[in-house]
Amino acid sequence: MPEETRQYAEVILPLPLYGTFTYSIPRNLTDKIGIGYRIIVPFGRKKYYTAVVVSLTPVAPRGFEVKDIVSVLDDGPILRYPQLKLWQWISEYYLCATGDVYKAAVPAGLKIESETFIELNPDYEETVTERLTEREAIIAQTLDHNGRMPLGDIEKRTGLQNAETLTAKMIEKGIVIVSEKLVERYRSKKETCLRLAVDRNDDTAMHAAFDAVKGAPKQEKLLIALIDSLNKRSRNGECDDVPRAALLEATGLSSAIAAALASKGIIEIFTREINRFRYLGTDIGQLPVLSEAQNKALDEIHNGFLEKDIILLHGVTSSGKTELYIHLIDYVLKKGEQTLFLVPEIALTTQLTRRLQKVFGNKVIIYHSKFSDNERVDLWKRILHDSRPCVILGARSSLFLPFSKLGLVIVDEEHESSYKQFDPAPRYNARDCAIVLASMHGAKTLLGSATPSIETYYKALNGRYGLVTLSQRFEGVQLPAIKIIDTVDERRRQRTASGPMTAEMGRLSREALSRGEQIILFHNRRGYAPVVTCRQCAYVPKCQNCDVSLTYHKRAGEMVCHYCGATYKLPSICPSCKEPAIEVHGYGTERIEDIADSAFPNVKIARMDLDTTRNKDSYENIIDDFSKGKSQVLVGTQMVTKGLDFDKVSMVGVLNADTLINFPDFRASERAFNMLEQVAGRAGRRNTRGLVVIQTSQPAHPILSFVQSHNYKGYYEHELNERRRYNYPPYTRVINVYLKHRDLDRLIEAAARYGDKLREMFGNRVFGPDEPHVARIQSLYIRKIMLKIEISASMRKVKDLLRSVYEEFMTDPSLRSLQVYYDVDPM
DNA sequence: CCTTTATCCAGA
DNA sequence: CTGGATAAAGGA
Repeated sequence: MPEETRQYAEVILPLPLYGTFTYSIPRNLTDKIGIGYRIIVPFGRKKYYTAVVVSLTPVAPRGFEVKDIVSVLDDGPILRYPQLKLWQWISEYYLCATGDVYKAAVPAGLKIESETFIELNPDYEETVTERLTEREAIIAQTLDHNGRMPLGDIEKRTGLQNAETLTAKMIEKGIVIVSEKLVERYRSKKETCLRLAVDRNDDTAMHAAFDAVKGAPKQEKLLIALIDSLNKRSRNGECDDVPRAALLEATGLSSAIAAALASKGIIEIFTREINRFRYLGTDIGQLPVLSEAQNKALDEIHNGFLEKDIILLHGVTSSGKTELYIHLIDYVLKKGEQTLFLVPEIALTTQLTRRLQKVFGNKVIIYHSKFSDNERVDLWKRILHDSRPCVILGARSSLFLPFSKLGLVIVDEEHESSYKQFDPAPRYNARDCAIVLASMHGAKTLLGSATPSIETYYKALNGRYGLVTLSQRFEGVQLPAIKIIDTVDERRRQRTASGPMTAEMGRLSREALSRGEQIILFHNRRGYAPVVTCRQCAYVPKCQNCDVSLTYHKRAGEMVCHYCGATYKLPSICPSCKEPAIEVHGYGTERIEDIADSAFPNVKIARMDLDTTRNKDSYENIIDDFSKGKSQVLVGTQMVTKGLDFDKVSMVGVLNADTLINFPDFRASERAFNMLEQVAGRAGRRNTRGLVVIQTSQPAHPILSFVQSHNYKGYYEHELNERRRYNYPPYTRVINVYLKHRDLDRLIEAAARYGDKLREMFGNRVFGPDEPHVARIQSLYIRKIMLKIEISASMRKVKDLLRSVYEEFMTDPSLRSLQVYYDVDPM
């Protein structure tokens, strides 16, 4: 492209704004910029952001004043084809801004933002007429002490409330001055290395060097060690220097010795940026040996990929899907291509990492949100610059990594709802995006599940996807027996108020434990007690911002809103009737843990839920301890149900299946079936037949009988019928419209109008507006409108219409401060 | 009447 | 998302 034609750059900003923005390229930067580069641009009155260039154009835009690009951050694109195309697709399909996708896709460390700094104005002098107030003086003093500091830190440092507004005043008066400074949050990791300053092959120079260290035995020792290690490296074709720390440790010498050698001009000490990305091991092992059934399935997959790009692998739990994945990954690696291996939960990466590493060594790369920002940046760079074949194991966000030669995408547990992002936009389903990503790369997609989602199975049966079934359990492991306990009946018979665990479940647990086996207790509620109430007046404390009652967390000693995370003190007297009659009811995992602790003496209980897995390695620790037998009972939320393999678990208890079954939306049965089947998959490994004990007050619920007989097909037929009858996916596509407003009356009116407008276009495909289960979150009232669009309809047209409705409403001044967003294919 | 707080709007 | 502008609600 001739230089004079690239004068303007279209960019995406990391903000929830639709469309791209145009900046002019200063002459000195024209040959330093390109598509996929990060640049710093001013946006708004003060701020600077890291934008990504999507196109270059010679055409000057009109209608606004174009600003200049401040700087170019990269000397090469940080994205690879077709990443931008994928962002575009996601923003169109899920009806969100490309800026939202950009924000989710790129690690924060690669997005520098400006921060406001303030400092004392040296020219300001206090006059008699204008004296500093007491609080202003405090701020002035702090600034005097610390020099230039971030505006946000003032409040923390001085302890004054409203420090920000106070400083704003001081800016006006000219006491302090402001500046915007770019804050790079990414810190590269540096390593100090040593190399020879003389040529190793030059004998006379080497002799001179050894002469120089004569009489200094330690220096001589280090020099020899360095030369040794360099020789070893050059044989392996590695670089011609050695990390200082490693060499010093190996020789037991101090850095002063290295410094002495350097001052004699024999070696050089220098620092180099290194990648934080850690290689996890190098020993490469054998591929697992497949059973006859697995071999057959593998052949079917290979053959299937000749015709279809997407295959569903329906394999019952413990049928050895992972071994198949490993063979496929190996095949793809040998072709010199990359594999993306998606899992729904970070917890799953722990166990899979080890299995993959045993075979692929350092070709295994892990990526998920528990990695620090710096680590994520390093990993991004590694994948960007190193296109050697590898397998990337990660949660949904790893979809956005800069793959170069993607050959295969594996989506394990494809039915999992955690593949769908719900809260901040983009509200994407990583499973569906993975399929699109793969097709953009010309790669294949393998969806794996023991309980495929209705949509996926439907597509597989209709030939859209290939279907490979693995129905034989590995090494003849039997499917677990399912025992259903009717809690109502039990309670009647026991006559005493029993806890969350029926006597029967307690007995079976003790039996298993006494045989030296482990048990898992699954309960889908975290915290200690989900209900707090006053015995006198039935008062229930609620979150101030959400329409939600609070859950008592005993360990933290507070009540928590599970929607916004706000915490409150547990009142000792009722705020309503002033009686000391506050009680907690119901059971969460914390309380189950306590109950298990007293019910099973001399047994160690572990708990895995959101609250115990806040740190990066906490998953690993809990899972590790449990699989090593350091704990015998694992209490947990749905986290414990997903694909974890423990050899000694013989029994799984589901304390309350009612909460799974009675969810008021069209996916409730599907979720319940999946979850119970998954739970069942945890019980019973190689030699013992497992037992799953399910407590419920509705033992006759149809889902339970399908679970009891492990009848996926039966469940599928049953569920598909329901979906057909009520016009739900896979027969339609669901799009939810969420409307939020601070003012309830305004919201109701706006939602009604929005509904009417949609009905004009989509007629009886529109349902609502309705009040969602939680009708207010974070001080915003919420209404929901549901659209069910026939699968045959043109999605492009539908989305265009939805966009136009959105735009019309957003520009209507009578609907100001109404928030609207779409949730496409909700889970 | 001035100060604090809420709400709206544009941004290239 | 963020800052600046503007309007509306509190306060001496």
